Amino acid sequence: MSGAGAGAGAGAGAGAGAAPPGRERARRPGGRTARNRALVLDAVRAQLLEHGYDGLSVDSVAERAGVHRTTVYRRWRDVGGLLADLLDAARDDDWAAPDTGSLTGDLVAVNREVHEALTSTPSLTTALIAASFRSARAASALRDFWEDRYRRCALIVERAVLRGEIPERTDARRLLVAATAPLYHQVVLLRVPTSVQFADQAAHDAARAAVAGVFTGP
Amino acid sequence: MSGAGAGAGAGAGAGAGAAPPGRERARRPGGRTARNRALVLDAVRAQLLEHGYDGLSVDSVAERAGVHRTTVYRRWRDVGGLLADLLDAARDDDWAAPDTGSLTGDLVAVNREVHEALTSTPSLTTALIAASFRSARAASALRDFWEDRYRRCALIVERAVLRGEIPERTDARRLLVAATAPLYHQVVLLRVPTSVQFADQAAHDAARAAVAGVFTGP
Amino acid sequence: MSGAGAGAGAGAGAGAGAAPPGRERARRPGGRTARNRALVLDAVRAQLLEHGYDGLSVDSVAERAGVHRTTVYRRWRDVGGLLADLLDAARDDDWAAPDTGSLTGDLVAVNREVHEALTSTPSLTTALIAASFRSARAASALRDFWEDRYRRCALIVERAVLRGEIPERTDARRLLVAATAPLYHQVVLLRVPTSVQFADQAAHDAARAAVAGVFTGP
Amino acid sequence: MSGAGAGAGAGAGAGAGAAPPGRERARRPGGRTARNRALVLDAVRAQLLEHGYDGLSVDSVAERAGVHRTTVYRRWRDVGGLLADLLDAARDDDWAAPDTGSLTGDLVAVNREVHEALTSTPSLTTALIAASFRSARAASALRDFWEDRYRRCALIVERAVLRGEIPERTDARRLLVAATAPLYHQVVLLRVPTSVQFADQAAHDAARAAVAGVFTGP
DNA sequence: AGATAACCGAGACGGTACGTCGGGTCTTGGG
DNA sequence: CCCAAGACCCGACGTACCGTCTCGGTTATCT
Repeated sequence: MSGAGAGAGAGAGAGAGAAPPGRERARRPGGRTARNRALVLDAVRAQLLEHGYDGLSVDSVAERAGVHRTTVYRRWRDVGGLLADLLDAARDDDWAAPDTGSLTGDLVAVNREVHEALTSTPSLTTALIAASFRSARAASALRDFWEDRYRRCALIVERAVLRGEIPERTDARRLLVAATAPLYHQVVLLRVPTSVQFADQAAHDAARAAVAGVFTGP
Repeated sequence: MSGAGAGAGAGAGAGAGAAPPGRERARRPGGRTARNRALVLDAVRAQLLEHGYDGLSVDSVAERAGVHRTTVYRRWRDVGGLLADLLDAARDDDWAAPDTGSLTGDLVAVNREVHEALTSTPSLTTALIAASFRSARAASALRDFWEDRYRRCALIVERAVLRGEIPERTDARRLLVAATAPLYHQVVLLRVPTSVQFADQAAHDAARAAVAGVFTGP
Repeated sequence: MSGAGAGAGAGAGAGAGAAPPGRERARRPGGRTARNRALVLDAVRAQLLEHGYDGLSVDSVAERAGVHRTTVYRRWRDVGGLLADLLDAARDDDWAAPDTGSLTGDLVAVNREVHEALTSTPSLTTALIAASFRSARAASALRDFWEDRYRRCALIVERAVLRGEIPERTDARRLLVAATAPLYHQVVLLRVPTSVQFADQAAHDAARAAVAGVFTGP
Repeated sequence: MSGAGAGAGAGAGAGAGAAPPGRERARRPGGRTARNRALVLDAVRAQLLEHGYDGLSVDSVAERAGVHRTTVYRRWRDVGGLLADLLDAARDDDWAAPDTGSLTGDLVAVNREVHEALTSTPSLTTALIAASFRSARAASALRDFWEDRYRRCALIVERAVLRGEIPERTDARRLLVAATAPLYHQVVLLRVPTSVQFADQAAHDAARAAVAGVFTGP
């Protein structure tokens, strides 16, 4: 739900989630492997931000990471593997759906996050989307990432139900997609310049529809 | 709205007598030049269908069209130019929004067309979407194509207003996007297997929301 | 003189109990270490026969022998070391020069052996020759092997002198080279298809020249 | 007969034999192709001399020639192709067998040439021989080269017959091989340090055998 | 019989070279 | 004015071997 970039950027640095379990003594090898992973994933992020997907070659990543080409090929096989690993790492974060006290507030918050992720230039998220069209592995990892985000966002709907804002049988996924899809559509597919007001409007529309009981039943 | 492929796939030799892509000065529109354009665009379509966007190289198109590489480079410059020309040609068709007598019926009809265009394998439409992430020219042409389709679909909303199904001040574009975006989102971005029921549901949801007056006002 | 392959191919597990290659300190000649040596040398022979010298990589040998890469690197250092060890093992056989009762007969017998070793397909001998151009260690081992063979063949000349067939002061080495060199030349360097008749002819020519006293004096 | 290097080295420089036919105006292209060939073949020669066959990679040649890797691959396919082209060019020279007035003198002259070609360090000839074991194309070209040389040397035998030095039915090829093979054998295969006296001796032996009528008959 | 040094399996790594594909430029020559 | 042909430079691909390194686990021989 939130742009992939948000989460993906979180784990940057020395490979917080990729560190070896246990001892810190990254003498030479032993730690080298883990350090290389961090170096490479950082390089992928940086390269993606600076030059977009088309500037993302195994060679450029390897050079940027200060690691040998063949090492990258050995462990990640190709660009898709790099992206998949990046997305997998991004999934291991602690992102949580916003909790503003109202359905509309939560949806607006989510959509603003998405808007930010999609329209910031350069946008890691759009680069990853572009990548997903070229690599099956990246596509799969991106799908998993989004599924994870939608699952976490289900909380928003549950809370709204508990508060009595919307009918009990509201389909969470359908509502969330109704709120976010127009934004993605506008920015990613139609490529129309899109203001944050558009994001807010889509959130409001979805909330009102939910209140009207649109997302219940078949 | 309808998949780009529908229109684009229509006529094989569609562009035979059509105007050349960008330049106004139609110096030599007849004879070999025009024939080559048709041959090349046909080859682009065929190559896209058979091998997807990644199998679309200037070389492969040229060979398939029986034309020399340099000829393609000279007139279309790159793959993006080929796709842009293809989409421009596709926009010159006579597609019209469905007219079933009810808002829901119309939206369902549109969404089924989209569903078909997106899930047929191979899908020209998804290939074009993929292409739009690699080529600014293709992206621009695809955007123009879609804007054209949404404009034609505005009729659906106008008729529904005239019939008194939905409030007078309903925002046509917002409604149409609400109906179609979830479908694109699901298929193109989330890559979740999607049945035609999902398409129908999205159409129904949007129609109900419109009836509830969601798409009026700010 | 005889093709290197003859001796080298003799015993499968030829080196099982033999001394380790270079080092004097036979620290642990028994058990796994010795078994590994036999496995590896067998793999070298087999690989050489099946794929020639160019198919002989440390990796392929290790895999074929069921031994780890690093084990091979540790003990033999590189491909040249493997070949040198193989040739050293081959020199420890009981090959003896033929004894047919006449100089011509002996030379013909030798040349037929050489011919067989060089023209059998696949030919271990030619593979070893090829190898000798790439590895100094292999070249040295091959030279030692051949010197050993020529030394053993000197008997042929001594016997011919005793029988009074050729002058007393005949230079054994010169005669033997005169008999065999054309065969090697033809097959190995000129790469001309060569029949066994050619081998016989070279033997006869050398014998006649010896009888004529060509290989005496300076 | 003469070492391959002798001839091959002759054409060095600006590609004397490889120049385009006709006009000298190697402006840019047109002449570029021919100039590239000369540059590349020169680089092959130089690289072979400096680093031997094992230092001869397509990459190193391309870099040395100041030409792009892919250009070399396109025109010569691999290292074997480079060597074959080099040898083909070498065959187009005007080398002629020596004519000293006596069979022994001619053979000695030839053998000294061979000796020089084989023992000069670095030796282009031995590098080419080594190469011929790795590349079928190089082997074939080298064979053709040598066949050409033996054919030219047949004159030596014919003249000796005319002078009445040797029997009329002497087999030229057999005699020439008998004279030169021991030298190649000693230097190339046995790798024994070899003086020019050895070359002279082999020539004398062959001449004496020829006089004795060894190379007539079956 | 146990200690210990030699050996081995495992696997990542940096590195050279391979041969191929595609992109995009350029020039010649012919219609 | 257009086009066919084809060489070229260039970046990138993914693979094969090479030789090195460190780790942890066996195993043969010595004490």
